[in-house]
Amino acid sequence: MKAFIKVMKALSDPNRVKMVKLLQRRELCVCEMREALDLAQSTASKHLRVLEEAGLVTFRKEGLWVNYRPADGRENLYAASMLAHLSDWLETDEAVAALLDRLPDIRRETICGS
Amino acid sequence: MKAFIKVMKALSDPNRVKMVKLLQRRELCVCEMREALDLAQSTASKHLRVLEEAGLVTFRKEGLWVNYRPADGRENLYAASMLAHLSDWLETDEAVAALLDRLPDIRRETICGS
DNA sequence: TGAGTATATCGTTAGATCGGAATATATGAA
DNA sequence: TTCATATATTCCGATCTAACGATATACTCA
Repeated sequence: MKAFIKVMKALSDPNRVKMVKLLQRRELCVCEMREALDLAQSTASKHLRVLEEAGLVTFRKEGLWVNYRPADGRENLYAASMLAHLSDWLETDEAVAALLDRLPDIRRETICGS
Repeated sequence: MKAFIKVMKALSDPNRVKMVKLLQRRELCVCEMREALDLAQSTASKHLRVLEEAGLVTFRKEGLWVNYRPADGRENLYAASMLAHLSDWLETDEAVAALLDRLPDIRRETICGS
């Protein structure tokens, strides 16, 4: 039950859902997330931690950057199932579509080292 | 997005998840829920309302009783999908299993008119 | 070593949520 | 209509959540 609740809670926030949708397109670092969603850096970081603790995303460190991506879901049935659904769901949601449209313009090279 | 978030929020509370699991066994009225989950009547009623507004459950009135059951999900893709999953999920969860075991003993005749 | 940068954590505040008690509403019976 | 009962709603306190700014940590490079 605990694992299930964690996944539901993690997906109960629009910004975190958008994060998942973004990560299903490509790996992103925290500052790219921050830019895409217009959040404070600490807020973006915390959201990603919640998603990670729910088993929805994972990350790999690459120098200073921490690159997040969807988890493969081998350790969490519920997370895996929700990730599979989210590949299709919300594709036509207005806010999500706009976000995904802007994604090509979100590049760490032009955002982070500013 | 709004409909999706509503479903996720509704399923973010263990008591509400248990309610869904119970209703997937059989129709129950509010006082049976109250008894099964050991909640105040107002709390049970409120939780059922949240589930109903998310499209997860529906109800029919029968005299004084309000009988809740899972929604068929025709108006909410997300609710329908989660209900389908919840038919299988959490069956081995300790608390849920104990609850479902006790379900045959929860009868409105011996609870409500006390 | 020290400076610079990306990320994580801490502290705080406003708003949401869950719980129960008390009250209001609705239905059926007398 | 009046009473009894099941449910819904309101009110309030306690806890949780999301947001930000400020600070700490981690890593790279000079």
